Amino acid sequence: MNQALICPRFEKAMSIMSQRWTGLVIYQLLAGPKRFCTLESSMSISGRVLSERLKDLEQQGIVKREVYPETPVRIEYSLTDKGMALEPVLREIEKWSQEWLQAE
Amino acid sequence: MNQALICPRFEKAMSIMSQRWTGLVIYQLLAGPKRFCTLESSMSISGRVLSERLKDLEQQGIVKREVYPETPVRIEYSLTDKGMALEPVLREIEKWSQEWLQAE
DNA sequence: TATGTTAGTTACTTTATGTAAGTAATTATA
DNA sequence: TATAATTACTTACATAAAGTAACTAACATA
Repeated sequence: MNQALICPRFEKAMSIMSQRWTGLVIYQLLAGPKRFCTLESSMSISGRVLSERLKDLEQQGIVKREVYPETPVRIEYSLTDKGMALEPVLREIEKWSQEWLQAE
Repeated sequence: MNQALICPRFEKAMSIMSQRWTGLVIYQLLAGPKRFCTLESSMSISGRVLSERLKDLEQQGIVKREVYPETPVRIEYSLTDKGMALEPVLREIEKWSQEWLQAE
């Protein structure tokens, strides 16, 4: 019954990018490392889901988590090379949004 | 508390593209018009959600719905110019998936 | 009359996300 | 010394989104 089979790697990529918030988190990290509370307050994501997303992205090798034992502790999230490689995707979404969506 | 404000148009685009299945539906339509049952069987989306997505995408001017009163009725979904303009986004996701994801 | 096809819809269940409060470690303040 | 503050979470519970399976409408064919 399945005619046009979709490449499983592409399907995987789509399942990552089509999770709520994932794209915006990566987009924020393109600008440089960010801490949990900075990410949390720069978009309307809940702490519960942000924590979940960061763990997922870390496990997929897209995000790196680094602990600086200062006081209070500082934990920084940044993109790995694999994560950085998503920049063109985000830039194309940005372009499309500028060309095809109205400002409200 | 909000430091790096995100452009509302970009946020809108992300909210469209980060809905489950939306990207894959658009990807399938890049290859040409498709009927409901073809879309349904080419990925594991449920009919309930496919119907919902197609309505949303039509309302956003990304997808066009055309009825051919044959027997049985044929209804074709295709991309508008706005939808076609998402091709570079999908192509970049495709590229990234080929370079960074393992085939299972 | 019964069966098949396409394009859905409906009712119900499961999963994902949002909300708000709580925790642990440490420092600052009254 | 007790209280409050900060960061980075986690937990319990409520609501929203998605999956499942059965059903409908319109028409055609066996």
